[in-house]
Amino acid sequence: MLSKKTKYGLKALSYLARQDSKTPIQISVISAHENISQKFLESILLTLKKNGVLGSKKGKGGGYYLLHDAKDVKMSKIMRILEGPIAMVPCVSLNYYEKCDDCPDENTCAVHHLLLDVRDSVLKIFNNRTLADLIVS
Amino acid sequence: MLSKKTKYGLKALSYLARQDSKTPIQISVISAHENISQKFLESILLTLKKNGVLGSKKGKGGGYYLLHDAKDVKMSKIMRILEGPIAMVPCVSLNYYEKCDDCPDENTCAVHHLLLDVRDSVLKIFNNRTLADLIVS
DNA sequence: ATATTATCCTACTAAATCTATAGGGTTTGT
DNA sequence: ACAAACCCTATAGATTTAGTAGGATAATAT
Repeated sequence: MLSKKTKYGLKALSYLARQDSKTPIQISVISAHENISQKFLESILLTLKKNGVLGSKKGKGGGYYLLHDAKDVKMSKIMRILEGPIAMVPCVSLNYYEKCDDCPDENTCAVHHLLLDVRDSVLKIFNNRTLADLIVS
Repeated sequence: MLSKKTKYGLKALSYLARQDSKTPIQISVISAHENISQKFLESILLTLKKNGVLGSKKGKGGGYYLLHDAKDVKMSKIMRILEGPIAMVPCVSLNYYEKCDDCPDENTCAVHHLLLDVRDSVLKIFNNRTLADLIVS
């Protein structure tokens, strides 16, 4: 299941992507428009900023804005920041690989092969979508 | 992330699928071979039985066995039993549909469309695989 | 019949994760 | 100086996960 954190993050990003200008949008505005707890959203936008997706401006007239063009931001990057690894098990993860402690051999592991295909398939979708695709008229 | 429950369930099923005969295999045997806590595995096999995947026999010489041919059991069924909905959000779930309370309109929801594609893609894989495919030489 | 074997079932607990909330600190614009 | 708005850390409540405990039930062998 998708966490609320990710869901809220995606909604906030799509809201920002819908604004044509790059002027900062305040947290309170986004949270009001998208029905998200302001404080929770605050922490989400902060991690998106720390990961180079958003820029921010403090003080009056401040807020958050997309650092890059929406069409240049792959969904795979966003999903990894918000939701973590795309793979369903660490042993098929590209970016967060880890060996399973209960599995003597990956090559003969029943789970490994199946989930490798799932990861490829999901990653293909996330790599071919950008923030711009989140916008639905 | 895949739960341990699902992972253990898959491993146990693949172990059962590897046995050519339909004679019952005891929990203790499976748990020993696949490195799974016996009590935990017990509850997992029980739910697989309740959902029509496994049969069981009590008393001496008892145990669990596949009710159907491994090649006739779709992974989608197994995954739904063990892991729950395949969709990442209830609003794109075929079997467990639910409307999002924070979303006024699914058609214009940024998250909805993206995750619909993900569900289709994952489901395609799980529908085209069976327990027999879990066996890797 | 009785003892043994092995599944069946319920309830409980510990740990981890998720979903926030609280409460300041820091920077910016007027 | 003051207010607006982001920045940062800590914490708490709820939920889920992972596993344990202990007995009830059913089948088999003797």
